[in-house]
Amino acid sequence: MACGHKHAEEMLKRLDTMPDEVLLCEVSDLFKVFGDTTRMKILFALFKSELSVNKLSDHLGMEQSAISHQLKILKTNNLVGSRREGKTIIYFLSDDHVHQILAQGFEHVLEEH
Amino acid sequence: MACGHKHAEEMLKRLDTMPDEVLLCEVSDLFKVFGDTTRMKILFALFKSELSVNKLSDHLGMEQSAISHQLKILKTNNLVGSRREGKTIIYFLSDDHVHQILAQGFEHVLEEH
DNA sequence: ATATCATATGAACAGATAAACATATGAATT
DNA sequence: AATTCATATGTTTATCTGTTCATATGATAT
Repeated sequence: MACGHKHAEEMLKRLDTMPDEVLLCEVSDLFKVFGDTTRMKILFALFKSELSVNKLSDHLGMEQSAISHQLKILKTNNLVGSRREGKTIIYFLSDDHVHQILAQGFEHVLEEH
Repeated sequence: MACGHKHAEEMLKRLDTMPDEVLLCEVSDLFKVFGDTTRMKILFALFKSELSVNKLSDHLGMEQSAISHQLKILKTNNLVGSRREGKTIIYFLSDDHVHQILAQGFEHVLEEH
């Protein structure tokens, strides 16, 4: 199967009832996480390479606290992972879905000139 | 090209600078639109078939005004289109991106059990 | 032309959310 | 064991967002 989204797409097309309220909330909650400029900047920064909190903070010119708060949200939603390296914590994009979702949003916006 | 997102995905992979601030905002604004339960319900309802405002309102058990407000946001962001039919206005999903973005989000959530 | 019906819009309110500031945590190094 | 340094967390505040209520619009049908 060439495309990662094919499975869910087929599934959606066969839906004849509104999906479960809980599932709907989970999906919209996921998109909500992408719907903030700071988090989007973090994701784009991590797109290129994994980074520590401090480097993210420097890179985006924002308070370390603000970055940490947003990283927590990203991590809770499994969009980033982290590991310790010496005294610092390194964050990275967690899986291929993030790439695909970002790419899709990117493309939609670009097509509107 | 089999997959609609390939182009943007390749593009993302080649990025060596943070995208334009404006573009970042546009992308996160797009996801913000998906990040609300009511709008998600509307999109899922329209996924199956186009509907008038009243039918959407009945279907979701919400005030007509609330639905109209959200439809405006969806339309502004080119996620739905509309046409007049007699006295009513019919709304429908506007393009294939919506399907793909929804499918991607759906799939991400499903994979987390 | 007027009345009617569906939809859109404006304003007000309540709840959610992100940033800043201050402070706590906790692993690593000494 | 104590200290240090990076990161995390709690709290407050300002802003944003969605809903409701009331009303406006505007095309259709009489």
